[in-house]
Amino acid sequence: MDEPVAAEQLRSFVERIERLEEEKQQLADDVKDVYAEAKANGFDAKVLRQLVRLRKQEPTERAEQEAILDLYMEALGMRMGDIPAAQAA
Amino acid sequence: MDEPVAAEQLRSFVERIERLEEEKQQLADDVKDVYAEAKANGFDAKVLRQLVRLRKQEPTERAEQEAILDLYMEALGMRMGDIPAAQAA
Amino acid sequence: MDEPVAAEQLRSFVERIERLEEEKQQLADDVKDVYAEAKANGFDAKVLRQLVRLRKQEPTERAEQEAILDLYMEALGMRMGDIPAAQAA
Amino acid sequence: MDEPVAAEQLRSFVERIERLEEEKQQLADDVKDVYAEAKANGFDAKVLRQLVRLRKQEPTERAEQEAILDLYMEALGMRMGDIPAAQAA
DNA sequence: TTAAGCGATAGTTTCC
DNA sequence: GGAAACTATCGCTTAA
Repeated sequence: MDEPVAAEQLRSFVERIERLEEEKQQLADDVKDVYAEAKANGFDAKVLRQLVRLRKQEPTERAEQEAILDLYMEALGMRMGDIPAAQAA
Repeated sequence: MDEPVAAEQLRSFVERIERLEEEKQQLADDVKDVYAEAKANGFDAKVLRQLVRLRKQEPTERAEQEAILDLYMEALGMRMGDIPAAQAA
Repeated sequence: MDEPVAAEQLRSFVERIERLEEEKQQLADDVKDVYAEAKANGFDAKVLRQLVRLRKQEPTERAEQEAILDLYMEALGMRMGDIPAAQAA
Repeated sequence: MDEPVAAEQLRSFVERIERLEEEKQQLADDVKDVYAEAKANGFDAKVLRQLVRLRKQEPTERAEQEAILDLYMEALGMRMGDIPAAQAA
């Protein structure tokens, strides 16, 4: 009979999750506030969002897309050889 | 010298995928339209989605999850009448 | 001549947003960790999510949707015992 | 007493949705098959997905990002004036 | 074969 | 009321 322990564990997990999500929601609200404040200062919130998105994409996806671009060129036969990349060896 | 063939293959694969995804998108739009139409006829779209989801789920699987959920709720002492269908009466 | 100020403002807004979103992401990761830990302790993560969702939902709202769902299911003749909790017995 | 009509409507909506989602699933499976076939022909499925994604982004998002880039430059004061964009004037 | 990470999709909520 | 953005859930892919 170890269900009581499990119940305590469960309660703990649930409460931790709820606490974290509460904080997360708080942060989300804060973000919203900043956008509102920016808007009140004459900035276009939508464009701001796009800007933030773009800056976020840069480190990660940019390099990735760069790599793809090369593949892309290969794909269209605009580069030397070995497209199938894994053929027999 | 078989790269040209590979490039052709690649192009073919890409086009097939794009065609299929286009059709898929079309269908997704159609689904959206049906929900909109249902809503216009007085149905609750949200519940409708739930209904479709339920019908999709294996009765077995569903019952199983329901059972686990009950266990968890009991463990947390949440059995007061929050689940309408379980109210004795 | 107030563009420099505006640019400074913009930079400030962007940085505040990015900082907040960073923290938000951190919290999201934490939540994920808790679910993983719960799973490692034998809990069903999917049901756990459902539980958290339920607790978050207003009992009123939930009961309401349940009621509508029942109506729809009746309308479709789906009342055979798929909903475990409603089985008279 | 108009519930019978509603029930018929409901059934119709549900069936239409289910039918459409079935077809959608079929298409999704087809896409999967194409990727599998491509992979069997020596192509890297992951890269292929990226390629498709990229091609999809191009018409839509590319133009969008182009526009943002201009904004970006303005934001950093690398352009002439009027950053706040909506200043009465 | 199963777990974990990732990508895609779907659903909710927000703003217009 | 409709459109857009964000979040969360889900399923696939891959690696152990």
